[in-house]
Amino acid sequence: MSNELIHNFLLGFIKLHILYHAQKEPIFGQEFKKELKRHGYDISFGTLYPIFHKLENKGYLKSKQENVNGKIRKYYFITKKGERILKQSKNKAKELFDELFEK
Amino acid sequence: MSNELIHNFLLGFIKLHILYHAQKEPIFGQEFKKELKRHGYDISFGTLYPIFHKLENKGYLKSKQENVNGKIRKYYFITKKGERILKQSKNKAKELFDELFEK
DNA sequence: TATATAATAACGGAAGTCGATATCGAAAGA
DNA sequence: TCTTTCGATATCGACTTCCGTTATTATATA
Repeated sequence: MSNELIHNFLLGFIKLHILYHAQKEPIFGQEFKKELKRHGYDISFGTLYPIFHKLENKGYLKSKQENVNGKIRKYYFITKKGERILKQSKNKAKELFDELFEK
Repeated sequence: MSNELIHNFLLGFIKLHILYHAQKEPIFGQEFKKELKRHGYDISFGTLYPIFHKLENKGYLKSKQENVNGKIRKYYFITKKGERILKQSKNKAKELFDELFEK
């Protein structure tokens, strides 16, 4: 669906996107993947889960298992450290990105 | 210098960034790398040159060798096809990106 | 206990990344 | 005209990332 440049962009951008969503509300794999797909972006579980794990290892996310309708879900929440790095990264990324639109 | 999230972002973003600059004026490897570094972003030649080649193979860039002060430089120019993909990609990327700032 | 389901986790080949090194082509000097 | 130098591009091997696919886990229901 998307072109290769956009897919590349998404892959680099995905960690910020995940932290952003985890800041708004707890997220979990299946739903997050679906949400991306609704917007036309497809990313595999083989890519997505290792990214969750890495963000958790770095201390940017924290997870909590929950039983939802008899199914186990692993919800991810953002941490204070995650909020800091997100804020800092957003601004740096914005500098680069805005150049494209010559703001 | 930059954190890992930003470096990831840059790697996904770099192709758009290259096309954007090549649209404004001809670019070449050494100078482009230096320009990034001035802004605090570091990327190796082993990454950069293959990206130029790939963008040229796809027909988004065209190159022309020039002798500048007795040294050979390979200048890259954007093509019509490159302009099209850049325009299209910019807008898609903007959708994703703006969400971070809730515009 | 068997089956279905929704979710996470792991595997392995392909592609990307990087630091380091090699190569290239023109000019300058002997 | 050989060789050195310099700015630049190209390539290499080790490592890491990406992703389609398959495996695993846990629970509900029959």
